[in-house]
Amino acid sequence: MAAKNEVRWLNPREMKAWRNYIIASRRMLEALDNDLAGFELTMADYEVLAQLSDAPERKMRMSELAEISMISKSRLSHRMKVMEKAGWVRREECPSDRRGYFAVMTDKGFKAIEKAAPTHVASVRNRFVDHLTVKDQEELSKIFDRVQSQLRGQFIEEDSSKK
Amino acid sequence: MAAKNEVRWLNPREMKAWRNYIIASRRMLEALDNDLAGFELTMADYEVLAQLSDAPERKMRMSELAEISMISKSRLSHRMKVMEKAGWVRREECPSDRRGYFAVMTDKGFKAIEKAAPTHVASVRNRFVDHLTVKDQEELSKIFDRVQSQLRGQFIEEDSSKK
DNA sequence: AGAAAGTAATTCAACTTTCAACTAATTCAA
DNA sequence: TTGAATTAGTTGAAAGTTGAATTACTTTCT
Repeated sequence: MAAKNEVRWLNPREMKAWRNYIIASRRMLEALDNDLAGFELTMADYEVLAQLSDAPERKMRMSELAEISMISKSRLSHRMKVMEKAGWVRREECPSDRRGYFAVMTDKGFKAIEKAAPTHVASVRNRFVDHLTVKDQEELSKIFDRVQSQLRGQFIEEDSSKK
Repeated sequence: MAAKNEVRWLNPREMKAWRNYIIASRRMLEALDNDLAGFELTMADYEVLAQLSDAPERKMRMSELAEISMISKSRLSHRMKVMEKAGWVRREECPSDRRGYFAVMTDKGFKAIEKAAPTHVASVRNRFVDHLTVKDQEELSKIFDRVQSQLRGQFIEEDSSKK
């Protein structure tokens, strides 16, 4: 069948939404990273420490920490080495599964993130949240809920009708 | 003065908007990169090539290309070396300013991006744009316009009232 | 004109991230 | 119960990124 595999290019409105979103996002993330730089932290490291500080006993299995921080296990391993050197975390063997380790936040690590948190929150407000009305907030939540939930499904190129 | 420099933590609604946005965005970008991987392209390289293909004569000064692609000059230099090896671009001296170079897209490069573009657009629709109503699109454009325009101003930690 | 300042682009060194391979422990299944 | 498959986590090398230093021009100023 001659199924038309025409490309549905973005119309101007769609293009504007997409590019405004993508460009502003990148610039904002950059700004947030800059705002954190004074604490020797990147957003990724901040996220790891924040997750860890929320865990019971500020302690979490490596895999789980990697998972909820949305970084690879390998990357977490490497970062942990750095943060361990900084004295922010340490590793602890898991008694019930001897392959496993806990990432444990030290007091020094907790103090470090406690110190960075107010600035970071202020920065998130400044750069983003405070520009949103309540309605915007609700709308964004809905939109990105939708985006995320549809993300699981693998995308498969639609033009299997070549020729 | 004892100006209370209390931290305005995010309330649950704000937190939800922020995290939904940031998490869905990261996952979506990851998916978009995966969708491009079959063409040996990352989003960043795609952006560079797309910008170049839109330029008059598919040719642009290095600095300008770096600027509009939102990557550093240094990074562009490195990527250009890789893309040059792939035969997608070449460098050309600028006759009027002998410090300068043009990045020029080759026919092969043009074909490469022409081939990737339909999939990429489909992917952007699939992962994002098609989940937005027209109203969503307009709302997003407005929000991120606002976000971006307020970004220029340097963020300065608000608690200069220490002691 | 000639020195100083500025600009375009690349390179270097340090650092980060990814990818694939690896070790070691655990689970599963016959 | 043993051995195949899976899982937890690390490692090392390669690739990518960054920012400062460098090179080679151009502009500006006097």
